[in-house]
Amino acid sequence: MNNLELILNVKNNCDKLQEKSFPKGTTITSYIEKRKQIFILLEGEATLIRYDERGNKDIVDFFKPGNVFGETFYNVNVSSELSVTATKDCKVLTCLYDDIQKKCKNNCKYHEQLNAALLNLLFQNTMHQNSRIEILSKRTIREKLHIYFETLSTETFSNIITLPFSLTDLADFLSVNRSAMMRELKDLEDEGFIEKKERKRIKLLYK
Amino acid sequence: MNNLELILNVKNNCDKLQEKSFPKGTTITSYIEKRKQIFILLEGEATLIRYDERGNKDIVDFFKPGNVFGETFYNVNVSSELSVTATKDCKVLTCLYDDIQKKCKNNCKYHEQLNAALLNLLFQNTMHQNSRIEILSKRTIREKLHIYFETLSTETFSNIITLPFSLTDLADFLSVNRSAMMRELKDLEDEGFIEKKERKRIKLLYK
DNA sequence: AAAAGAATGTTGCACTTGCAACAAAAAAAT
DNA sequence: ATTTTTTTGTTGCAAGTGCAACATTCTTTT
Repeated sequence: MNNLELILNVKNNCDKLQEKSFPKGTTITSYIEKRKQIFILLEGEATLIRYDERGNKDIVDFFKPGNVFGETFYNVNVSSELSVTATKDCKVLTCLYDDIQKKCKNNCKYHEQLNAALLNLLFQNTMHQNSRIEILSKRTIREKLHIYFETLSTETFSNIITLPFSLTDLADFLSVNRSAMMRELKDLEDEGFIEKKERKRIKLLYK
Repeated sequence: MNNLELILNVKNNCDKLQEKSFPKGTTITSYIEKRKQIFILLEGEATLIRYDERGNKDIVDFFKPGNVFGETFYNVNVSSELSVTATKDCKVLTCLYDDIQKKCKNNCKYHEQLNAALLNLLFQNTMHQNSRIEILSKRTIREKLHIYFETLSTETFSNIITLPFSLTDLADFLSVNRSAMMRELKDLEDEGFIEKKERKRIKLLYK
């Protein structure tokens, strides 16, 4: 059993975990509620978006099945609005943070399984975040694109990558100006490093 | 018992966890070894440093007691060297990643405790990383400094902050050019937003 | 106490990036 | 099928940042 299967098994046997569905376009959670929930994405795709004081949109994170998110992971002091929106139809499991550690009344054995599976998911999450940090810590747009493309490429074992979102959103994700990024993409193409195929599909020409 | 105490308790009762000491300046681990270890920092301070192809130094992360690190958290495909160096005398607990989930032969009950404590630490770690990502995703040096200072300030409940490292390293940590950052610091001071006290101590003048 | 090394502070210049504004193409909604 | 909205593509210009080079101060080593 992999982690998600393990967690689903727990859900079937312990009522602390709840499954919920969110159609594309709806908000799964906005990080303002007082109840500390954590969410595990089972199916679909979702993005964590921040709107700052001036209304600038930032794609803070991008979730795929197996990713974990929730208010618990953020310092609330920050004065900007965070919310998670389903970009495809989503199924999530949710539970209260405090319920994870607490044993059920019948000392439910599934909590131990939940702990183990969650630990694994969080390990993966940490890896995911680290590669995000690595991208963001690059100084130039070109370097950011380079690492991001490389990551996608090694994930799929292919030199043709498919972007998980629009170029507009990619710019937000890399935290760079969209038109500056478009310029850089064109330069990369002119210099023979990449080749644009269909929309959102790019062939990498460097080894 | 807090998380670190819990883990120390596990250590005293289960031989999978080992305590090690590293004097200031020594390398705790370099992310090349095949053995997948995870480390929990008990005392001291350490930084995760990357040297890229051109020898540029990047401060990838900065660890304080309670932080968790190790090869497990990084994609090894990246072609740059990562290593964790003790910037103060350090005590760490270390164990093999695979040993976390495996039960001991005597079905040692401490593994359950370890899991729970580790899960908590990882939750914190995730929060820590998220605030790092938030800083890095800011477009200007000024905004990066602003958020970073604010974070330090709310952590210590004081408007006088003490930088955990030199300004040179701070620039690496924020992934910006040092002299550009110095210029920005001077501007911030001229404009009355901050006031430099002793070395590494800065008073924030905005509310 | 002197020398070596590291961190801080400063500046001019070139280059990258952000910003704004717009046209064209594609996708979504009616 | 038509309209509306979103995304892509492009450009000039201004502002921000990186880079290099150097003087000064602080810290560590000998």
